[in-house]
Amino acid sequence: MAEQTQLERSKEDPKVASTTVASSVYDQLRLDILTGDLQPGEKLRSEFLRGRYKAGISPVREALNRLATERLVCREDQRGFHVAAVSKAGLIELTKTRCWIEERALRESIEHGDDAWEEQIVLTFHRLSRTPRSADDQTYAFNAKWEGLHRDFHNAVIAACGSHWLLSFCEQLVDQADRYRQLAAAVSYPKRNERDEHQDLMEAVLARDADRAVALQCAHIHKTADIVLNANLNNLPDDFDPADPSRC
Amino acid sequence: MAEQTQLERSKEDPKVASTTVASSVYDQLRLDILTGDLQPGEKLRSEFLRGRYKAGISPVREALNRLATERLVCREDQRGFHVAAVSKAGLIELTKTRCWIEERALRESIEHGDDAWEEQIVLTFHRLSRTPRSADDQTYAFNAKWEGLHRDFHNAVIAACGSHWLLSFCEQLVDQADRYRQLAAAVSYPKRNERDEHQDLMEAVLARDADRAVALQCAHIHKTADIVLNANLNNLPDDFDPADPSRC
DNA sequence: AGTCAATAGAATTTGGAAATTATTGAACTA
DNA sequence: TAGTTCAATAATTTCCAAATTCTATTGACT
Repeated sequence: MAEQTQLERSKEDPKVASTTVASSVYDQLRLDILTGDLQPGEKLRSEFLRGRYKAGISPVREALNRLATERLVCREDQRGFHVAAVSKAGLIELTKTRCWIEERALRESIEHGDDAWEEQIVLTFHRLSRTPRSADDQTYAFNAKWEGLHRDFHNAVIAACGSHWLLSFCEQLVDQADRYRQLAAAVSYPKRNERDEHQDLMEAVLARDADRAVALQCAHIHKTADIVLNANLNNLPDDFDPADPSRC
Repeated sequence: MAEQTQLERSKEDPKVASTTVASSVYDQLRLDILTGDLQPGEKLRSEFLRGRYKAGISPVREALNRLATERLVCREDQRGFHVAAVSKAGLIELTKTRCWIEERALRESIEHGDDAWEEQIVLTFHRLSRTPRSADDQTYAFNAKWEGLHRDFHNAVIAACGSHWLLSFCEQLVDQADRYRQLAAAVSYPKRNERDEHQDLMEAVLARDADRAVALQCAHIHKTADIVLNANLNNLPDDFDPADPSRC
C-alpha cells in the first residue's frame, strides 16, 4: 500500500485546514487541552503525542513550543512538557483579569463601533441562539459548533475596540477560561440560561449603554467562575503547588 | 580537534544561562530583534540563523515558533519566518493599548502594594538612576545594563497588581515598544531627561496618587511614541502592507 | 506583449537516529 | 534508617538528510 502525503491527507479530510503537520498538531492538541481530553497537569511525552497525532517528533515539538508561549502547556528545559495546571487561585486571578481586559475592550468597542459592527453582533447572536448548548439532548456533551459560535458572538461584541493586542489578549484568556468551563460544564448544563445572558448583553451593547454592558459581561464571566468553584467535584487544588512541574 | 558539547560551551561563556540550545537561540534572537540588529520585515532563513547562532535547524525552529506566538516574528506556513513589520499605525495602536493595560496594572498595584513593594521600587530606581543611558559617552549606543534596569524599575512599579496575566501582557507590549524605541534612540538620546520622568513616577506611586501616576506613566509612553513618529528618518511606513509577508 | 504551463532550483518541513540529560533503583556507607 | 554513589534505563534534545512545497525562469502558445 502506498504512503500518504500530507496533501493527500488534506484532500481526504477537508476538516484539516492546516497546511503543515505542525499546525495541524497544534490545532488538535490545543482542542484536546481546551476540552479537558488531556487533563491539567498531565505529562506530554513526545512518544505519546507522536502516536496520538500520527506525526513525527519535529512537528509535535513545534506545536508544544507554541502552546507553551500561550501558557496552555508548561515547558521545563530538559524535563519536557505538561498540560498547564489549574487551581482555585488561578481561576480567581484569571477571572479578575478577564473583567479588567474585557471592560476596556467593551467600552472602546461600544464607543467606536459602526453599523457593520452592530449587524455582525445581531448575526452572530442569531446563529448562537439557534444552536444547542450540548451535542446530546439529555446530558451534556461538548458541542464544537456551539463553542465556535459562542466565541464568534463574544468576539463580535468587542471587535471594534481598535486594538489587535486587546483582542488577542481576550482570546488567550478565553482559551484559559474554557478549560475551567469544561470542568464544570456537565454540572452547570441543566441549570443555566445562557441564551438570556447573551441577549441582555447584546441589547445593552446595541443601546450603547457601556456601563450596563460591562456589568453584564462581568457578571457573565463571574457566573462561570462561580459554577466551577462551587461544583467542587473535580477536587480543584486551592493554589498552584510550587513543586508541581505543570505550575508554569 | 575535539567536538564541543553544550555543557562545555556554557562553561566557557557564563553569559549563556539557558540550559538548552533552543532557549539560548531564543534569547539571542529575541535580543537581536529588540535591538534592531535584525530589522523589521527581514526574512529569517533557517540556514542564515543556523550559521549566525551556530546551532542546528531544530532549535532554531523552536525559537522561531516561540517568538511567532509573541508576535516578534511572523510565521507563514510553508513560507518561513520574518521579523515582524512595524508601521506608524502599528505604533499608535501599540501605544494606546499599553496605556490601557498599564493603567489597570498601575491602579491595582498602588492599591495593593505593601512595604516590600515600595522598597523594591526605591531600590530599582536607585540602580537605574546610577546607570548611563548609553554605553558610549558621546553618541548613543545600546546599553544592555540600562535596558535591564529600566525594565526592572517599571516592572517593580506594577508588580503588586495581583495578576500574572497582566504582568505578562505588559512585558509583551514592552518588548514591542522597545523595537520602536531603538529605532529612534539615537535621535532622542541627547534631548530627553528620562531620569526625571522616572523620579516623578516613583514619587506619585509612593504617595499612592493613582491618578497622577497614571497620567505620568501614560505621558511617558506617549513621549517615546512621539519621538519615534517625529524622528521620521527611518521612513516608517504609514500602515501595514496587506501583501507584506511580515505583516502578521 | 501577455498568459499559461513546465521545470529547475531554493527553501521549508519532516522523520528518525544519535547525543545529551534526567530519573530510577540497587548497592554501599556512615 | 537516612543519605550517597553509581550504573541502568528512560526521556528529552539535537543534528541531519530526505521529502515536500514554494519561487523564479523559461519557452510555448494566444
